Amino acid sequence: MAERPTSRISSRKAPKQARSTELVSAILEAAIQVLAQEGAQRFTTARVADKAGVSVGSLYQYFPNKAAILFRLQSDEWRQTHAMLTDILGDAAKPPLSRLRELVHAFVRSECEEAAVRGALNDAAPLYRDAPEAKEARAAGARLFRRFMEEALPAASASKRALAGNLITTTMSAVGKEFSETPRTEVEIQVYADGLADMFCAYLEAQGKISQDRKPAQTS
Amino acid sequence: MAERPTSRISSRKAPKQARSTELVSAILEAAIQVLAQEGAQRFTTARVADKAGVSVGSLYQYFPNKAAILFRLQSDEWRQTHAMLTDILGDAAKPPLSRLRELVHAFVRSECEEAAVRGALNDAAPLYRDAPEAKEARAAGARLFRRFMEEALPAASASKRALAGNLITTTMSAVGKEFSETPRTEVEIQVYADGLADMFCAYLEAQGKISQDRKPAQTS
DNA sequence: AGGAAACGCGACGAATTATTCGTATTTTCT
DNA sequence: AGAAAATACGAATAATTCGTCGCGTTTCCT
Repeated sequence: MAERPTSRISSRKAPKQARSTELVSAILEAAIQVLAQEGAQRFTTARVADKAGVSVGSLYQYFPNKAAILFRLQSDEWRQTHAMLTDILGDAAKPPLSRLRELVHAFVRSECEEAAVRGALNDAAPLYRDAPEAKEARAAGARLFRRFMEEALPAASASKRALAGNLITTTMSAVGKEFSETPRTEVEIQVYADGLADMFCAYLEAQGKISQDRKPAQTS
Repeated sequence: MAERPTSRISSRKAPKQARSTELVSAILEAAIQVLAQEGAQRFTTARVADKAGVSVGSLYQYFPNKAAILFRLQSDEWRQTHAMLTDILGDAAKPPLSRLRELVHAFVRSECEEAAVRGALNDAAPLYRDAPEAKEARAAGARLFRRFMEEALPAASASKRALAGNLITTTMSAVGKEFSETPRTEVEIQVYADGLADMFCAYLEAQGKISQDRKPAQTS
């Protein structure tokens, strides 16, 4: 894509006193608000510092640049999501397809929460997406799902599993993004997540002749 | 989302002499190059005008603002894609699922061509996405697909069809975007498109108990 | 207490940007 | 040819932007 080679996004220095810790929190919270209220386009260090009640200089003491703030927000969300998905997929008591359905619901719901922030973060993605830290985060998600696929399609060849897993993760994340781009009601989320899960399950069943009992979709 | 209320993106005035028509072409071609080579971030009216061998003033004579150039590019691609999909879906000789498979292949391939431009255009999407013209284009795509769904799931209820259609179009466009974000080889495209089509077909078959004969997927 | 380290400030520099406007050139039409 | 319309130009403008620096204040530690 030939975007700016956004090389590195590490923290400039860590806060050591209570004062500065709060300052960083204030910045992050303000960043979320600016992102949600003003959009990615108007996301500015000055605006963030202002809304945080902090000076720009202080901001730059803990974040090396604007992208670092955005990446931090995205990173925090990734951590949350990753933990959630680990929980759901790791519950060995339930059959794989049940877990998948649960996962889809959790994921879609999570994507729709605070849709404004997510959307704006997405728009700003070019600023941090090429950072090495971002790649690692994505890889972690892929690893997590690969283990699940071994359970869900034990009979399939490795390449087939890889394709299926790739397809599902990509679809889920991409569709989640697009779906959450417009505000959704509670039922819309339910219906849509169920449809998505139906699609994944149908695909996996067709691919692997798996005959797990899956929770019937509440279509309506 | 709260992006700038990018209200209107119409042409400032139409070229009437051969001279200006060529000028506009030069600008559009230059815009594509800048987008591909420099990315959305560095997409600048000055850079475009420069690469086109034209002055900025001339550029602003035919495009009201920067977003208009981007929208024009996107719009042209949408027209192309729409025509292509109309062709494929309209071929009443083939069974619906065959057409769907063909459509998925064509779409994925199309998204992967000139991936650099597509990706950059995507990054720039916030600048034109809220224009009323953009909404209309998306609606046209939805209408096109709704007719197909009536053929593919004749037995299903209208709401179920709507969900399924929505799911498939959203998935296809979203996944296409994400998939084309990294360069792909010919076989990767084939395999991936087949997988995607498999998923859609499995879903539709499960949803509607359709028993069309579908071309078996060439899964390696 | 008192020195050192951490912290906080905000004006400022340098750079980039989108867009306009007055003027010069070319085409068209009579 | 010559007026009028269309076209082309590019320097100038006004607005934003990121990120730094020097200096004053607070906290920590002995």
